[in-house]
Amino acid sequence: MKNKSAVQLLAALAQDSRLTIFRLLVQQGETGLPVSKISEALGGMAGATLSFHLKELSHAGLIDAQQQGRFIFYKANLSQMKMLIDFLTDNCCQGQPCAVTANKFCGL
Amino acid sequence: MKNKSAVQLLAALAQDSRLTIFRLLVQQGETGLPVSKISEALGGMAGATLSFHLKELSHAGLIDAQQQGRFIFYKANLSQMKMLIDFLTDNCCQGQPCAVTANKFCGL
DNA sequence: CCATTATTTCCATATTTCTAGAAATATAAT
DNA sequence: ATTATATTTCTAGAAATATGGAAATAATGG
Repeated sequence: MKNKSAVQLLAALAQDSRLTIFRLLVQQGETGLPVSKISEALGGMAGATLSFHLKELSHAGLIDAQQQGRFIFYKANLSQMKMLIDFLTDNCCQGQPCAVTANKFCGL
Repeated sequence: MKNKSAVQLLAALAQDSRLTIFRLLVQQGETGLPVSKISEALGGMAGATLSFHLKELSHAGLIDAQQQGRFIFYKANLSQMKMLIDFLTDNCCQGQPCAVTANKFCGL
């Protein structure tokens, strides 16, 4: 992953509503949720605003859309998230075990 | 970790120079680097700009400063990064193993 | 104390992002 | 076909962020 791509992913997540949406979908698993359900979970924000945020997430590749009847289901793209995490923790502490996180952290 | 805090961390990282700085420091380990060295690594950006970005990262708690003689050393705060990652992957796929990432991903 | 080096704050400008109303598009039900 | 539901695009104003020059602050050495 390149720095520029990672910035795009981070920017997509660095907004209150979008982060909430993304985590909701991460927890939701493969099926995902239709826009209307996401809207509910977000306290009924204006449709235009929600659509804008979904587009941002989707354009960054963090979520995927799938038409299903009259609804569009969105689900999290976990491999993108994994790539981002790997990028952030890449060669952490030059590979030495980190003081802070013992075994779990380095070499995620 | 709360949504708002996570957004602050993500926003701090969602910028080209800052992401580069942070990853540099993650790789650098406990000692960290003085501003002058970071400046070099960033291709000699304007001091004011670098200082601005360091302040953003530092204010978000992603890096820590320590005076050392005439220099100020900055180092990455790994526990903050870990909390962010945990927050993102929290209850991923309702705890079921993810199709995409086999064993490594869920329950980081 | 004065000069030098290291880093930050102040400021103005340029750019990007967020929000939601109104209109447009797509799918399905009758 | 017509109507209702679901979602997106267009638009523009308000708010937040990025950049760098110039001046200010902090620490050290002579």
